[in-house]
Amino acid sequence: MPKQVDHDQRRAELAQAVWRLIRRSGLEGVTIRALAEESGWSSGAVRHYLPSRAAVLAFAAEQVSAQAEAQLRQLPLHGAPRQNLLNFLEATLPLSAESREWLEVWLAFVGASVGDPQLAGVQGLTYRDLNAALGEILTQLQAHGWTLAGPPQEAALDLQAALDGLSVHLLLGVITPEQARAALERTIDRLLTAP
Amino acid sequence: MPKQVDHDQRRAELAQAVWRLIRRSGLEGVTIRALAEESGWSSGAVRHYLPSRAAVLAFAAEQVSAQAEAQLRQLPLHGAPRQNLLNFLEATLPLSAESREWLEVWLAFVGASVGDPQLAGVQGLTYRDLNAALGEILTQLQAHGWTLAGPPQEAALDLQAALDGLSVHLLLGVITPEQARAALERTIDRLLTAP
DNA sequence: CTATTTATAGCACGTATGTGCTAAAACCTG
DNA sequence: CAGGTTTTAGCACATACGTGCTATAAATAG
Repeated sequence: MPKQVDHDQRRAELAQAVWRLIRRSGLEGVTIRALAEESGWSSGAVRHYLPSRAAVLAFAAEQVSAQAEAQLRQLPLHGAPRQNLLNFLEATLPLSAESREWLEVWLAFVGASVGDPQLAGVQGLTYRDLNAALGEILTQLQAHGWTLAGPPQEAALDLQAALDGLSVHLLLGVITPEQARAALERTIDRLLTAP
Repeated sequence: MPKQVDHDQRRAELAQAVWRLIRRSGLEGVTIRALAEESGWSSGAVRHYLPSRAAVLAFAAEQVSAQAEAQLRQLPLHGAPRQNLLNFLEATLPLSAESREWLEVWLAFVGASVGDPQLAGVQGLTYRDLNAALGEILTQLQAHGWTLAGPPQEAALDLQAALDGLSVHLLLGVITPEQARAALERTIDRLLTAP
């Protein structure tokens, strides 16, 4: 038998190239040929692992969620509860050049969800995952004696709106990372009070 | 001399067709030919007023800002200060089918701002306009005896983040208009206290 | 009525895209 | 070394796009 390639790993490698294309020239810049050139493979090889443009975009979008999940999973949770929450929230914002990389891709896909219910559904799943995680953290905070202004679900919804709004504004370049960090601190301080 | 057509009015009519295209099939669905069919004109006639695809998209994006401004200008300002603020904020959210129409287009353009600095600049202008208006309203509220948690500029930044986050979540269909309205009320109540 | 200018229609060319398909190359198993 | 299977390269076709261009229609001023 011939060379055995890990398809998923190859696909992930290709997804990185797709991200670069999206960040450079938007979703419209993602074509099989452009992906072939960007990744260094021939178009035939690319299509061996991602057989259509739709598959390319679907996988690249999937990898965004995976990246977000990985980002959050590697967070250190051994700190003061408020600091843990802050770390969690900051991990979802494009505050550094590295986090900008995948959040720019996220925003491109959110924009493309207009008129594409399937893509909107994928984004919805990511939203709900993060929402559940946030609700859990806030409930734990409550258990540690902190006071929330309302039920954790409501606080999670409000926080998530502030988060995604700040993400959009950061990505558009209309606020600075420092402004975003300060806004985040103000928002959580208005939302919860120490025991 | 021949028939005299109001170019700007014709362009606005075409922009409406562009919006329908965007909402139906995203920015990628906007082509000269599709616009010709959607508007009922020939491609030659379309190109007489909007000579390139870039011009089509630029004008359609411009019209979004114009729509937002018109929406805000026609607001009744004769009410309790808090209600005025609430009306203003709700006017920027996709809470009804009508406001969804242009906010879906807004989101599509925001997504396309990734890798298109010029488009990002236009979105930035819209942000700053709304930010200035918000700051003014909050300052007036302060003058009427209300207490803000901090300087109006900070409050405006925080509010705008919540606003755009709620917009995104509404457009993605992950929260309902009722949830958005309730979140908005909670957010402003945390931000300012009555005299 | 006629001349002139604007508006409209649509063809044509070059280019790019998605994708089906074929064939060569690479490689492991026996 | 031989056989068979996966991987890679890239050609070819139909389609669609942006845009330049020309010809026709429409309408007003003189």
